[in-house]
Amino acid sequence: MSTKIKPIKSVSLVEQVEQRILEFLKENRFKSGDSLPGEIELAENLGVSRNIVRESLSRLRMLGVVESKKRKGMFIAEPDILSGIERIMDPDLLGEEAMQHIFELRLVLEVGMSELLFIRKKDSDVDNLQEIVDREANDPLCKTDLQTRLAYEIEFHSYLYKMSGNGTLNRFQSMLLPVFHYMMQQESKSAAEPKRGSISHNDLVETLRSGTAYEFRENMRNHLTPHFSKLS
Amino acid sequence: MSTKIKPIKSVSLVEQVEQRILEFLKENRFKSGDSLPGEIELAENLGVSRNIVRESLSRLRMLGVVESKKRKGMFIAEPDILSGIERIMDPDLLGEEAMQHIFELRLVLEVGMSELLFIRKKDSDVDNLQEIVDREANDPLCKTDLQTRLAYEIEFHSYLYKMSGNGTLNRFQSMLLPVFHYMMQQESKSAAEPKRGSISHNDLVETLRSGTAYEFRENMRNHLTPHFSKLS
DNA sequence: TATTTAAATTATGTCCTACATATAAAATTA
DNA sequence: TAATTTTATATGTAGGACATAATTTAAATA
Repeated sequence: MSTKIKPIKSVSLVEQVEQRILEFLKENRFKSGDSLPGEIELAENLGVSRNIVRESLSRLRMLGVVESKKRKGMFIAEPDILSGIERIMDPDLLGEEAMQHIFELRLVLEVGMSELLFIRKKDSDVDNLQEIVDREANDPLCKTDLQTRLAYEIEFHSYLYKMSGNGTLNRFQSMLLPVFHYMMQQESKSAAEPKRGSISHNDLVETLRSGTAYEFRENMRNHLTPHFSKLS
Repeated sequence: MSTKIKPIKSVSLVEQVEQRILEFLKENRFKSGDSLPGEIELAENLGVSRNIVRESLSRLRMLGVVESKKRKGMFIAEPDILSGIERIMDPDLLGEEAMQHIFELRLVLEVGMSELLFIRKKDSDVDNLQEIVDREANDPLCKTDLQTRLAYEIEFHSYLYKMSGNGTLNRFQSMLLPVFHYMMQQESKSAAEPKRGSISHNDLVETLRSGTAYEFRENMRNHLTPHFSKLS
């Protein structure tokens, strides 16, 4: 018997319409603030029901491509590349592989970020980092409580992203946080004694203050060694 | 006169339902493959119309959180954190600031990626890279045609991501590509003569073959110098 | 006339009902 | 038992109706 006939298209109408609208926006060079045709007009022109158009627009709205006001209609808004990720970045939803990838991504980002930090760091930033480190050093709980230690770890590294001066990068990290947190807790469970790299947070601050981007990069790599050594 | 009364919430029903469903999935520890309640049942339980539920599910479907088969109903699918980004990663849709951020992200990734490369590189990978470089060196068009040069540039760097062994990272880069391409063309226009770092692709391959992750990192940083020097 | 108030307009937001379609499962037939 | 047809069911699509909010226009009032 011959092989199954090819299914022409099993793409839902909603997806098709979504693509067509996106194409329409690109082709016509729609700019932020421009207003779109109304839902009924779109539906008529596309030859589909208003329901389909609405579902498509709903997706585009979620991605931040369009916004809608009650009587004004819909208009273009600069899309937010992260708004989609935001909703699903959750250890309870992601699979093991995805989480592993994301964890690795963190390591890549923090080592690679050095250059941006040295281009954009301000003295006040370094001072604030120092404050975090001091607070960590003087907190007695830090020796006994894993959660406390994790909290400082995250606070410190989060601040680095903020210093990068790249808002997208910063937001990215803040939504990757739950995954980091989860993975680090897993690590802590498997290895009873939390391994630490030979480079401390304090060392990193010092490098940031009076070192070079090159030194900071290597120190950060060193600081993250325990995580890297888990990879295969 | 007193200040305006606070608006309780102007979040659309669709968004609320989307959140509630996501919460529902998390709370009940839904796992990949589990089947969801039907649309009508969800609508009844949530006290909203089926339309609203459908719009919400449509968004979740786009994010890869759920999939739907005709008679089977809907079931959980491991969410794809990148599927949202994919659709809107387009220079024609993004703003200047977002593109700048994404371009910086590329620099960060490629410098930070070194460690992964050395953990996962195979000899065949290095050979393939070498082949790309050789092809580039022997292509006469490379001296005259900007597009050709760009194509090789992208082919080379794209392969590095593939070598990282991190599928998420690799896909990420492939969808960031249009932005890279756009930005690099902009750079080429502004600076008539395309600046190049002192480290060539060939040097990078050599480092990859017989050097260390540390050396590769610094060489990559050097290779990207012309891009970094544009930052502020 | 100028200002305030009210009504009509208009697009999105929500709800409802009906039917199409695909397909897993049950019933039927060979 | 195995192949086939039927049936049941959940998603997919359509179209109409009304709600809601915000803008414009018209009316009313000072």
